[in-house]
Amino acid sequence: MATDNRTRSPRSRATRQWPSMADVAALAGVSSQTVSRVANNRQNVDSVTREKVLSAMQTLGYRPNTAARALVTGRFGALGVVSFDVSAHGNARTLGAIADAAREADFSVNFMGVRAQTEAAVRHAFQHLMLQSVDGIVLVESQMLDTPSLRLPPSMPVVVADGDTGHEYPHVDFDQAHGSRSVVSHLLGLGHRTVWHLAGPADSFAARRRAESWRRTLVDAGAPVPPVVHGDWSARSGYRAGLDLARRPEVTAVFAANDQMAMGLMRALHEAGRSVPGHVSVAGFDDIAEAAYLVPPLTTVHQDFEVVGKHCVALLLDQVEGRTDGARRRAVEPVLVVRSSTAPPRPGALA
Amino acid sequence: MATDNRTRSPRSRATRQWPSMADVAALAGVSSQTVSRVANNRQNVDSVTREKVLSAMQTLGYRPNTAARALVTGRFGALGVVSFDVSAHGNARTLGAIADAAREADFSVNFMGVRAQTEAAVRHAFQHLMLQSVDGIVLVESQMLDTPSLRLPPSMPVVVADGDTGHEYPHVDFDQAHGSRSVVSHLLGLGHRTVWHLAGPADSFAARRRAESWRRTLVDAGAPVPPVVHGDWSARSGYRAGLDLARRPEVTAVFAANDQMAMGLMRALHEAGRSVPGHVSVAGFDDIAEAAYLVPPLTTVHQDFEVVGKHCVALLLDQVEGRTDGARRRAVEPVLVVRSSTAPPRPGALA
DNA sequence: ACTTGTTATGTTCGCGTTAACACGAGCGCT
DNA sequence: AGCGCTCGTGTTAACGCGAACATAACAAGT
Repeated sequence: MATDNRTRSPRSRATRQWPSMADVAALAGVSSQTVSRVANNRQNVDSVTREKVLSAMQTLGYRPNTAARALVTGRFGALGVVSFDVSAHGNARTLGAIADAAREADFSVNFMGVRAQTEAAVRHAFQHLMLQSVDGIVLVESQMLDTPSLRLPPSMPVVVADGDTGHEYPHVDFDQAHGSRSVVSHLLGLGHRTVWHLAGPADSFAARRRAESWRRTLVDAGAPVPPVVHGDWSARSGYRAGLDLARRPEVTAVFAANDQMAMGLMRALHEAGRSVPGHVSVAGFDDIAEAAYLVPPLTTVHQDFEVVGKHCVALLLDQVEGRTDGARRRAVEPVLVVRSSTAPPRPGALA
Repeated sequence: MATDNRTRSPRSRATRQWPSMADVAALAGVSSQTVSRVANNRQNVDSVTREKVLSAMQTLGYRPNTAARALVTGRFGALGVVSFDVSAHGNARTLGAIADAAREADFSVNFMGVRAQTEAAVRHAFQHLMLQSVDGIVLVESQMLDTPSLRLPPSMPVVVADGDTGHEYPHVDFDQAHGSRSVVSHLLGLGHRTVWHLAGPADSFAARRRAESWRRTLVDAGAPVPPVVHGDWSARSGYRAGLDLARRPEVTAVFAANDQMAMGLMRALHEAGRSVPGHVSVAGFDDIAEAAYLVPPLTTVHQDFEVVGKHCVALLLDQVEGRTDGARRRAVEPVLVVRSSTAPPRPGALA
């Protein structure tokens, strides 16, 4: 199928560099089926025989051939992860957590990055993965695609992390609403009349949810809802937005949808002579490792990615192994971490 | 081998949910061998026959079974990547770049994270990967292991990225020496009497090389070599070190071995009332996305990870495909990016 | 004694694919 | 004509493994 017209491989055939079950069996003086049973830790093998086989495996350095096993069992012991840019903090953490959880379950992880935010690109990644070499796929759908409904090839277990809760697949994510609400409530609780929002890009599910929850929390508290300012997650965009916000004296509290933008924002405020948190309180989201060491240390929302990874793998294996009773949605609660970038508004402030 | 004593899989046998070559062959009215030839884009197939087969594939939704293919060819179309913490900026970038390059070459990437910095942990990761399901492995050896010489299972192609150049495997890395030298020369060129160094952890190869090159550059320039201050890459450690450095009036220029530490350092200097770059010039290494938006924008060293990824895959495939003529070491040159955190020393400074 | 079960082992077969070889048709050459 | 060649295609035999079934030995009931 692929555009593969390379000449033949140099190794004409699979050169027998690995011992097979037959070799182990011969050395141990048993049948290869007994070796298979030992390799798979079946219980119905005499302990003496098992020992013989194990030592034969040792001496030969036997390792089971996953391809042969997969061929006969129809299972691969591998999970696919499809993700956008892994250099983004959240995606990297999610991938790492999934990989850890997968290894825990004795699965390996097949990673595939996607550059374009199109359904076609995602589907292409799926197909590459699906050439039947994974048992299931976690889609870290941090960004919206060009099409509203994601239709992936059927008969492949899928779990969506971070993405659209709208479609049919089981879903794992942080409770963005909860996180946003805790930030906004914190700032209102300090006495700010309202809280501005520096949102992430419109094509990000997380950004949307954070913005929605910000708005709702303000409305519920009877606070005025200022216009949303949009960034693109980068410190650069936060800086740009900050130059604007710094000119408005009525801005006393800003909730940035991630820490990087909060960083850029703080730099812009600093340049404009507006101190943080003296003139303006700033809060972020993510709790990146550096957040505690910014000037000033950033109030933000901490997220436990390990839990997300565990849930992704658990939900995926539920499908792979045919369990249908499992949960279909899991939300992980993030927690507010209050540091020094937020404070009550100055008494004499315009707000 | 693994601790696998789970009960049997629900699917008793590989349920035939995918069409096989035989199905395609039957529909197209050819032998399955001809289907194989078409699937592998061999040239010796009549164009009419090829069309018939292709359309049969289309209608049945045929996809080759990689397990069966791997079983017979002894090749998997997969590369393994063993890496430490992917939430570290450099590791994530490297992984992403390798994945991109691998896909380019029609290989998938099997990712395996390692937590402990022991050879045992790395070897364990290798074995998990090696259960013969990858054709070669890239070890992103960003940190030193407990043993000096890494002895991995033989007959597995390996490329080491970022790590010890001492062992036998082909190696890809940034030219750390060049990067460091450019930073130190830049600072000396501005008129600083010497440059202090906030190094990374002693167990990091990159940190060591950056420190060595810093020292050599100072020596070569006839500048005094101040004691090395050690951090652990984190902003926290940079902050700690900064509290110390801020107390020494003779410190007018500091080269931090990465940007995160530079951030912590700048915060400490700020708190101590030492302005950057007024009192102290600070330079980092890595050029993380936020570097341009710090207060002040950070002078640092930019690295092109895409190139590293390409080289890793190229060197690995050289081995996998039996080419022995390829290079065994590739160094990618990073480039100095001068921003506002570095400036000439104040005229009246002690230095 | 006999069934009936249980446990440890061996035998056969097929998973889907590709390599190696075989074969026949068509070609150009002596 | 006869030879040797290339080209397109089919046939066969693995690759290493585990499921299914077969077998043997021996225990515990009737």
